[in-house]
Amino acid sequence: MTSHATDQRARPRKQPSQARARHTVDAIVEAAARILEEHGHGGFNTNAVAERAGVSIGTLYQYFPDKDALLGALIGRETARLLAEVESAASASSGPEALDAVIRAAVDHQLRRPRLARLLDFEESRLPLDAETQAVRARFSDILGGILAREDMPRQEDLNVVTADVAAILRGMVDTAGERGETDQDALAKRARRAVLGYLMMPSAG
Amino acid sequence: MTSHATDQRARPRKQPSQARARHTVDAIVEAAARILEEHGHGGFNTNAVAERAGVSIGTLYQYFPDKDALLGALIGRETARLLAEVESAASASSGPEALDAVIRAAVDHQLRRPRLARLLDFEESRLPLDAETQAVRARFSDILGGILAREDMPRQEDLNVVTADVAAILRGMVDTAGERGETDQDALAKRARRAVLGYLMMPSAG
DNA sequence: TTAAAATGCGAGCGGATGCTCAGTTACGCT
DNA sequence: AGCGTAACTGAGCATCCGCTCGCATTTTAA
Repeated sequence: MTSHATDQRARPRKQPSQARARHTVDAIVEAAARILEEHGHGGFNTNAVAERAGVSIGTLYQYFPDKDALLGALIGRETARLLAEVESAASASSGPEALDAVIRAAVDHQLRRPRLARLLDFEESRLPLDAETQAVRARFSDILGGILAREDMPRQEDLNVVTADVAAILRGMVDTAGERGETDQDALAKRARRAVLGYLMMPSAG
Repeated sequence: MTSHATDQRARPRKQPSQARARHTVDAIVEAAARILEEHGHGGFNTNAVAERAGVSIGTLYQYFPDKDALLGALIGRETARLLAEVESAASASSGPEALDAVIRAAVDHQLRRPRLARLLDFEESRLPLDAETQAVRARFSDILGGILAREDMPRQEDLNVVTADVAAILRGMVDTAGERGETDQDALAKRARRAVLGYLMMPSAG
């Protein structure tokens, strides 16, 4: 719809040296996060982000070819954080412990910055997400699927479907909790565990 | 953000006769639905809606004081439809049958227009939703809570929390399914039933 | 028939916002 | 001091979009 949607390539005119850049880039991305969670999708504009980050819009556009790239970077940052929590969760020795750790990681991640998590979740479904974020998503499924496939977990018929369902259940619960302003992580984790284990142990024949 | 957010009252200059208006209003609301689901939140603007509805923007603004009111009307229409399905579901004679009917209603509603349902769900959390829609939401909780409280259903400790959790589980599953482009209603309903019943039958002591 | 009221119209105003680019600053090197 | 360049700046351009308002057309009433 934007008339320049057919641009061949978004190309920053100059790219500052990697090392020098990191601090500025981090400041911009964090400013984007704060603007988004404080003012929502509607108040999220590049001028506001640059001002909040303490840089000029010109500088912002040196590091990000366009607004969506900035959003993509923010999504990437948050997704990577969640993945890190989940990765370490998966190293638990027993299946139930590992699953429990994953649940706590998801709850922790969502309740730390509920609004941000929810808004990014939505943006993620709108954006053509970059290869890296896509890979992280796939990795998340792999880890969860791996846990569900362990010997000490209830055997499942269609592991892919079950994995997706467990992820959906978890997402629904933590999302709603964040929306409702819940803050008790333990209580939420307990209920999420009840939901997930209940699903896993329920015979799938109607 | 709009500088006139403090207007005392959004007041259309004239209000056409109710009977005559209905057709036009319906056309506008349906056009809004189609624009939203085809072009997403970003492509949703009043000019486009008016054009799609075959009326002028002037006419659109005769029936809706502002853009959010139009969105609100669309949300109201969809919420009312879902409520109607759920109301009739609740009349089933046994608890399990009623719950099953509610699940099928939710699945049916979401898979009929998945993108629209998801986008509206999001908008609903952003908008200060009008009294009527709020009442409908409350009614939905009441119905679901009523079903869960029946004698032939597993007894629950904290009914309010359980009701909210069941709603969250359902929402998470149908939302994700819609996003993934699933179309098999029976399969999805079966999995949703497994998740909900699993949760309900799982002892809540961790 | 005719006037008044109701309804519909759409050019265009005003403000917001993504993004550009010509210029300035900071700084190392000679 | 003088020079080159990497980094940063921010006024402002182009566009989009919510919404208004004066006029045109249709309906209603007399």
